[in-house]
Order: sequence, then structure tokens, then C-alpha cells
Amino acid sequence: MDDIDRHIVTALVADGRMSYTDLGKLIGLSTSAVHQRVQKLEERGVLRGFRAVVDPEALGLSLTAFISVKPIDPAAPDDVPDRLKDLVEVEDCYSVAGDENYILKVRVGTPGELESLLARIRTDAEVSTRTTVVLSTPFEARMRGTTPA
Amino acid sequence: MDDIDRHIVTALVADGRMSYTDLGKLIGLSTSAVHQRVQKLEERGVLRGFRAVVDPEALGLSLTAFISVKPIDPAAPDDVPDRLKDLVEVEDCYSVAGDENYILKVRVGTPGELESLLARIRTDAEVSTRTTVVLSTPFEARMRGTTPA
DNA sequence: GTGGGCGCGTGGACGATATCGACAGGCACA
DNA sequence: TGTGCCTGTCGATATCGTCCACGCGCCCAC
Repeated sequence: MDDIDRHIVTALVADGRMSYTDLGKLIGLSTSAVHQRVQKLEERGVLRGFRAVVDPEALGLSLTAFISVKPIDPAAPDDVPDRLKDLVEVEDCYSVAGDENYILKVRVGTPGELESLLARIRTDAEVSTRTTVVLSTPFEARMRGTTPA
Repeated sequence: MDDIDRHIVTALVADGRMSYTDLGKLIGLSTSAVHQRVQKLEERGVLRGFRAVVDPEALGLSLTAFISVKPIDPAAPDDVPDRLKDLVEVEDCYSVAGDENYILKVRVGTPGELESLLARIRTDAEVSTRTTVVLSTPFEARMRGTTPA
């Protein structure tokens, strides 16, 4: 994991479809060399994969919210993530320190869908919830590939 | 935006480097046809781009936190996102309804870095902060491409 | 009914790219 | 001074992206 690797990672975060040829020219290495490095970065788990970035609005998911979650029975075994993983509306699930146990980020289309999602979360995971609705998203999913430029 | 488009989007979210040839076979269309559709999806902004997914730990960013932010002077003009956009540690910035004005997601390497980041946020944006540290991440950045399977 | 325009998909051809193997240089270590 | 390892270059080949011409079905005007 040297500077060249960091440079590669940065470039691929910016453009995941960049060809190895272009990548090589960009960082001053042959096509094969960058190819080998990318493969090793994937093997080591540094690069987890490549994915398309989709506009949630275009999919009709115009309402984003954070839901803080706390078990109703603190003594019960904690398998909240397991119980929530089938709810496709739940995009992120973080276990956190603090008053609540988990923070979820969810995306739905309408307030009505949010309401029924909350009901499902409460019953499926046996938790109480505190919801914060997102009004706008100044920026999101920025990634510093460790190389500032 | 029909079922075929949704299918394409789903496939590209799962694997952003899938070749047009494979994509065509997968959804039962010729290479050229999927190529045209993907281009239009990009033009329409449904597909915002392609990026590599990086393991933050591999970059030495092992500490994630949410920071809720509230202006010290509620009467001051609200340009918090502008003031924070240069802090590369801030990955997401959401304007939210509720007691606080913004929720930030940040990634740093150490508690010490979090401390100095908080100081910078407070002075740069003239806000008070409430920080929730992430202990673990059961899942993150899931994407429903609208096609359940 | 007929003809034109249009959106969408197909198939082929060409150049570019990914991918693999063989080989060369630098470096640490014995 | 070898020896092994890592890393990069180079070249060959199959595959892929990209572009173009064509065909089909649909809608609408006349």
C-alpha cells in the first residue's frame, strides 16, 4: 500500500470504469503493472468492488431519514441487524455508542411509506425509534482516496 | 424507465464493471441495445457514474462518527455546507428536520483526529456539535435497484 | 388504406482493451 | 557472488466497446 496504490484507488473512486490503459498513463505505469496492482488491491480487500452510483430520486426514493433505534427490552439478545437486513429500505445500519443502540439510514418514496416502514422496524426488531427526516443533501458519499488532489 | 432499465440499473449497482456483452446476455438484449440504454440512463442522470468501493479500514480510517450540528447563532446566515465542504473527513452532509440542523458522517483514523476535527468544525462553521461514535457497521451502502432479486 | 417519420433493437466490422505468459532489473539476504 | 522475490515491461491473442447501416413495429396525417 504505497503512494502508487493510493493514487490508483483515488482514480478508481473518481471513475470506476477507467480503463487500465488510461489508468496506466495517468499514474505513469504500464497497463499490465496497474492491472496487477488492482488485482492485488482487490485480493487484499482494499477495493471491495465497483458499483454504479444511482440517483435515488430517479428511482422514486425521494425521502431519506435517519432512524435511531433502541431495544424495548434491554435484556433481550441483540440481533437487530439480522432482523432488519431483509428490509430493503434500510440502506445503512450502524451500531453506535450513546443513548440509542443503532442508527439506520433509510430511503422511501413517501411519508406514508416511511410510516409503514417504521411500524415494520418496531415490530420486526422490537425496538423503539426516533426518526430524523432529511430535508436536503448538500453532499453525500464523498470519498477521500487519501490523495488530496 | 421501464423494467429493462431497472434491471440494468440493478445489475450495474451490483457490478459496475460488468461488460456490455455480459449485461446484454443477462437481460436478454444485444450488446448495442444495452449500450444505448446505459448511455441514456447516464444522460438522464439516473446513473450518476461509476466508482470503486474502498474499505475505509484499509485506508486507515477506522473510526466513523455522526456529528449533529446546530448553529451557535440561529440568526446568522446558514452556509454550513459551504464551510464544511473542504474538510475531507466529512463524507456526508444532510440538512435535517429536528432539533439540530445538519447531520454529518465523518471518518478519521483515531480519537485524537476526531477531537481536532470537531474543533475545526466548530470554529469553521460556528456551530455546536453532538457526536455519536460508530462501534461497528453491520451493513452499509446497500442499494435496492428497485428490482428485489 | 397508405405512406412517412420515429423509437428501438439487431448484426457486423473495426479499433481499442483486457488478459496472460515470458522475461528483465533491483534489492535483501546468506 | 549467488539466490529468490518482488515488480515492472513487452508482446500476443481473445474479448470487448463503439459505430454504422438496416429492419421492424407503431402512431399519425392525409
